[in-house]
Amino acid sequence: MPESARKIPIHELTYERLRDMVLFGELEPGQPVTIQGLIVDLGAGMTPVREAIRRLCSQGALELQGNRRICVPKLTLEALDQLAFARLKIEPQLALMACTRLNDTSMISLQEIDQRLDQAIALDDVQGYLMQNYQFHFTLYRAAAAPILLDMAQSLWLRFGPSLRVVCGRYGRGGLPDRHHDVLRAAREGDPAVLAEAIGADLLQGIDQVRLALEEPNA
Amino acid sequence: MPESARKIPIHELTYERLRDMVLFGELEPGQPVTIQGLIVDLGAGMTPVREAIRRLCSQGALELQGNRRICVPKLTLEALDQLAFARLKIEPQLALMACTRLNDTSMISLQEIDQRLDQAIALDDVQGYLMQNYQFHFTLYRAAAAPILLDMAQSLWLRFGPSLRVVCGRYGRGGLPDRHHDVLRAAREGDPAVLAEAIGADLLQGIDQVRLALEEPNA
DNA sequence: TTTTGGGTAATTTGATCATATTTTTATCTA
DNA sequence: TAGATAAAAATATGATCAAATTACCCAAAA
Repeated sequence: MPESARKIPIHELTYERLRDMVLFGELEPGQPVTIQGLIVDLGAGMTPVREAIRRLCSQGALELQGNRRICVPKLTLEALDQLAFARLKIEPQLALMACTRLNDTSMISLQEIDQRLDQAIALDDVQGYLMQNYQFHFTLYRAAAAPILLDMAQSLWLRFGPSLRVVCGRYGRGGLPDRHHDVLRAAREGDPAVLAEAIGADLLQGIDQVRLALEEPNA
Repeated sequence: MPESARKIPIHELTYERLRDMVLFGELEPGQPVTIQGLIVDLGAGMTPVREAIRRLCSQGALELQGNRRICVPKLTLEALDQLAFARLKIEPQLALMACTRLNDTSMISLQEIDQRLDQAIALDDVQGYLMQNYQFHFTLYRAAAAPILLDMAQSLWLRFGPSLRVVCGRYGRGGLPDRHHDVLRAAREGDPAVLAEAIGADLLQGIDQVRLALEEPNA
């Protein structure tokens, strides 16, 4: 067994696994999440599962409903407005800070992720699209070396993720302009303000899609 | 025993207790926090303590140091810059949204809190000042009915709290203009933009105080 | 003799699990 | 429909194991 594997505690692995399930749409909004169920599904003990759930609750990825039941929160229009406001303030700033710190390695990473993202779109692979889209944004954001803002962005994505999945699954994403190419171009040219603006435009596109879905009569 | 008391689980009480210890400066930046110690100090079992710690870690109130030790994070200048940016975006917005929703009851609450705050200042009661200052801001923010932005503000205060305590203890807060009266006036007049501006000015004052302390050679 | 360095033992602390208790939900009868 | 009962799930404790830190001792060098 490799050294690195034994170092990571089970509660951490459980957290990461459960977080990804929320982030990439394995759990639908409104879906109940039980401790016992996760113990069986993830093959973990009770303590690690409970700790993972507590962490995700305090990040807004899961929700405690008074009677000690837990579920994936459903996005309301009010919640979406708050998310939109916060994301449009925090994430362009992360992009701005990242811009001057991007080196060749991270630029190549971004381009590779963007290619895989295009592939996922071509194959109608919704989960792949969500994963690569996440990687694209957070590979950029991590370059900003701003852990507090990064944490905030992470929490915002955890609240947004499940709904994005539902929307993508329902409408696909045909016909929408590809904002990531604008982002990549601005990153190559090293213009922080333009890059921040491009990220803002990309976010707005996703937010508007979700808003459209929420405003529909059938939910 | 009243019905309401028995309903709240121990892990929740433990979380609130520990959160307040961070928020109101009972724990200093850099101070180690041990599970065993909290079990003794708070008289709780292991599971509730562990869960409370996990929640606070994911809010940035506590920090895991590689070797599975936990401590109250020390604020760096870089972290302060990120906190300043985020607070100045989120909290004035909460004030703005709260402005039109303030009713007589919450206005009276705010004025009472402000009085207790002045008392605490007069008595050089640092902990009292911190508690009333927190209540003042969050009584206002809660009126915004924006739980996501409120969560974000809560996390930002948890990261900021311990350092504010150190600063207040060291320098007091003599001679600084009282921004809360501006806030109250704007709230009474019901002008959202002015209220948001006043909150921003208040935040900036606290942030600048902490920055001054951090920039000093002796730490 | 005092000090420093290395290494081992003892202690402390964290991680995980098994289990008991309490609460909530579901079911079944009257 | 209401109340009682059974089942399921969450809460909380304590025990056990593993890892890390601290304390301590002895030898070697100044």
